[in-house]
Amino acid sequence: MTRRPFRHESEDVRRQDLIAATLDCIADYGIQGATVRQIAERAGVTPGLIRHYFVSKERMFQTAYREIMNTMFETASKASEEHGSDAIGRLKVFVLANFRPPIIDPRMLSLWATFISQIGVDPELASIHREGYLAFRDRLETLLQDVLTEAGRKPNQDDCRRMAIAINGMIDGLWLEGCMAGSLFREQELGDIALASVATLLGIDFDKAS
Amino acid sequence: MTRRPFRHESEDVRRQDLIAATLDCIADYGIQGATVRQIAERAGVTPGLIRHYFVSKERMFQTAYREIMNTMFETASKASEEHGSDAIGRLKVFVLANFRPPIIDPRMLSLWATFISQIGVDPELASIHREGYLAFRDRLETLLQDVLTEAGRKPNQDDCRRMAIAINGMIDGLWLEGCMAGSLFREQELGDIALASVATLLGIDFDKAS
DNA sequence: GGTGTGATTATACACTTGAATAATTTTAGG
DNA sequence: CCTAAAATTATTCAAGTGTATAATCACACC
Repeated sequence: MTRRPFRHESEDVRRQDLIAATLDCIADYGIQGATVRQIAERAGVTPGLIRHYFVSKERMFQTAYREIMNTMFETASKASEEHGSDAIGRLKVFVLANFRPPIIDPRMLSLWATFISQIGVDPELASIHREGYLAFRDRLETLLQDVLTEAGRKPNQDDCRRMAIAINGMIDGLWLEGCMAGSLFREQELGDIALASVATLLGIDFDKAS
Repeated sequence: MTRRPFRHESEDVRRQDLIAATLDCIADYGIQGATVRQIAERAGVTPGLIRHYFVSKERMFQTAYREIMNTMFETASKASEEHGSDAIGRLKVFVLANFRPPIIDPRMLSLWATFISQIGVDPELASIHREGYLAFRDRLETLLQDVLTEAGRKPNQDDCRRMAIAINGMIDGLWLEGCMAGSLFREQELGDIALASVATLLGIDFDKAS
């Protein structure tokens, strides 16, 4: 009876592997299927090791949720930053990024819904969500301000907040449906609808964007 | 050792009780906590009885999800039907109903997210969701058509669909945030934002409603 | 007011769960 | 090369899981 061979890994790599395995398991088998044993197997490791890196399963899930929220925010955020100087173009790219992979993805929805569903059980997840939501909304609000300023309009503080809330809500809702039932919509249809709606809400025209 | 006393109940009542207990457990303890034993205890019944009414836990969950979707749809739908004859008023009431209890409710979000999170595990849940989503959206689309017709505009079929998708998305997204982090918003703020946005998207004025 | 039917309980089973602990292997530093 | 520390595995534990089956109680009907 020989013991399974193994390698020492740096803490960073191991933690990252374990979190990735956690997300894989949740996406594939639901939270019931994301057991310590399943996760360990997926990570190519024995169950005991998990306890060596995370004081509890609960903490590991929190870390995993933070990573998901970060991915979603950063993807859209990076897209807009890389775009260039005109505000209207940045907003356009920011909105559209939410309707393309990796953000639009049944797997993403699965993960997101799982963590949301656990908010009642683990309140820390609510706090993580709020952080991510506000980061996203603040970024959006800034983009809106820039667009309105660029258009020569004087952006009212409160109006911007309300518009950001509404647009953020619409993006979330359309994203949900796109992940869940992409086949109900034509290619790029949700992105187009989102863009057109944002244009109407702001009273702008995205065709002017570069 | 005396046996626990019990009452015979009609099938309808018992099934309803069991579904209610299922939803309670899911909302309070998450899907992991919604065990056959927990649910039975909550319903004041022994675990074995559950198998007498549902061939499996999976089937019971499907039935429970159908009920949730129905409650949400019917609540908003009934509100608009009871309102009266002017289309713009019916739309207003329909939209606002989504931002008041029982639809806005952390418990509702918990349940909804739980079932969504299980879509990957049990595809039947996806079908149930789609049914509920389309029912809601169709109702909304009809209301939009009525409003535009009432306003003397010729409602284009495709435009109505796209507006319904966008508005439905926005309602969903704002509903989500309202359930999750109601404290981030002032009383009625989300309903007001939703209403104002719908007005802008349709180019109408809700102040004209009765 | 018995009595038969089936709703309900009780018990058992085979398995899985998260966690704790002890035993070992790897790896870095002298 | 040795050695010590730390990463990783192996084993164990008590509790909980969904489901199956048999015993029994409640109630409708004659």
